[in-house]
Amino acid sequence: MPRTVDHEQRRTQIADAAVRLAGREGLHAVSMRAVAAEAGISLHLVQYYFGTKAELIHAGLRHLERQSNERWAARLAALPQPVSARAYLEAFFEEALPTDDVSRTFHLVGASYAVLAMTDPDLADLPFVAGLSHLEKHLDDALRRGQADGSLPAGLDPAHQASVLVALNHGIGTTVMIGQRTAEEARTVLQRHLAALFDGGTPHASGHDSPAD
Amino acid sequence: MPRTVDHEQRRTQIADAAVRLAGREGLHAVSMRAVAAEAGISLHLVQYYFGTKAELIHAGLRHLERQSNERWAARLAALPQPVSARAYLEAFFEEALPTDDVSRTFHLVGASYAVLAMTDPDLADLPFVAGLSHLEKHLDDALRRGQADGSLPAGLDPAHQASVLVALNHGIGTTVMIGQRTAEEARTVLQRHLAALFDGGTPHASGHDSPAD
DNA sequence: TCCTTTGCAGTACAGTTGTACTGTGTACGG
DNA sequence: CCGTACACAGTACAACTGTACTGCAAAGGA
Repeated sequence: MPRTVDHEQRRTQIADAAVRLAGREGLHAVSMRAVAAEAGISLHLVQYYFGTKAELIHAGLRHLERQSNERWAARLAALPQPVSARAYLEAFFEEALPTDDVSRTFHLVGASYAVLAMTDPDLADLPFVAGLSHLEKHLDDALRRGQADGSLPAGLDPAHQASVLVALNHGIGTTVMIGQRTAEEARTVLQRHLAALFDGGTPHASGHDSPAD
Repeated sequence: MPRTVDHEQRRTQIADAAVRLAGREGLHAVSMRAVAAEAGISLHLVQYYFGTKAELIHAGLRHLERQSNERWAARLAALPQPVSARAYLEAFFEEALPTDDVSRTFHLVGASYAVLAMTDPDLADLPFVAGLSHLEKHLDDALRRGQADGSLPAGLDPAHQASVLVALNHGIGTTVMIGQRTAEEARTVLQRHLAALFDGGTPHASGHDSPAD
């Protein structure tokens, strides 16, 4: 074999450029040429490593999900062990809220892919949907742990609440992204929701009192 | 004045075609030519009534919002009067869930516009964001009415719960659109959330769930 | 009557897109 | 030493995009 190059590394580099571009200018701005420019390589190389645009988009999605997983794992690892259910859920919201550039990118690209998945059925069976279900399962587990150690009421249904949490997180994140509310306001909404859960669900939350934590 | 045509009607006809197209094939498939074909007119006419594409997109958004308002009003009018808070909120979820073609279109186009608004700041100040806030205000009012007539606990914060409801609705709708869960499953989640609200917020696991103590 | 304005058609144009093509240096196997 | 497989460059091409252009029938005011 002649001159050999780490294909996987090259692909990662290009996929990273694609995601970066999508996060900065939107997924509609992701063209083969734009990705090439972003990665500082020639158009041909993008073709060379991802024969078609669809494959590039797919790879971008996988790359994004991997990035997100790593970030999430790092955040969890930074928490005092063992991680309580509440700390776990708060870390989830904190990670998912579009507060900084990385999470904004994640939300924007995630939403773009979601829209794409609505019309392109090929994208629907991709890790995208699976990733969401996986996430819901994790929250489900965390809620069960909370019930096990008594910090969460035994009465609530973990699966149902996990669904609500994921949907609520996505919905609130969207409102932040389009500028309807600030990330700070969104954080308050999420934390009050969490507080209500852990407080036995009694909607004590009168006024704009923020949950003491 | 020579031959005169109702401009507003023409514009509505074209905007309707644009929304129909966006709902069927996604907002990315909305081009001047495609809209012309969908409306059964020439490309020039689209240009004639909407000088630029941006204006067409804007008009499409306004048209969609108007359609949604009409649908919403019709659903409310069909309810037995006076409309209770709970019936109002249930009607909201029922209307917003992507169950039929119309609401699926609404969700898809709405999500597309949301993504657009994330990157294009010109779109952010459009009725899109205002419409969401308006909706939240309506739910807020409904929640307050529920507290006034005693069907809702006085302790909960209507503004906060309204935010949660809107975000939850959007998030759950998205999961349905990408095929993660069925509309039926989503309806169950929403109804259980509502039930918990009206039941004093105690998250008792009503439904098929069996107490596994 | 003419003629100006309106509604519309068709086409042209410059730009961007995804994809396919030809060419080129270079490192290794023979 | 040589040729072949590899990594890459550059370019060509057809399709599509938004926008701008010229042309033209008709309807009402002068």
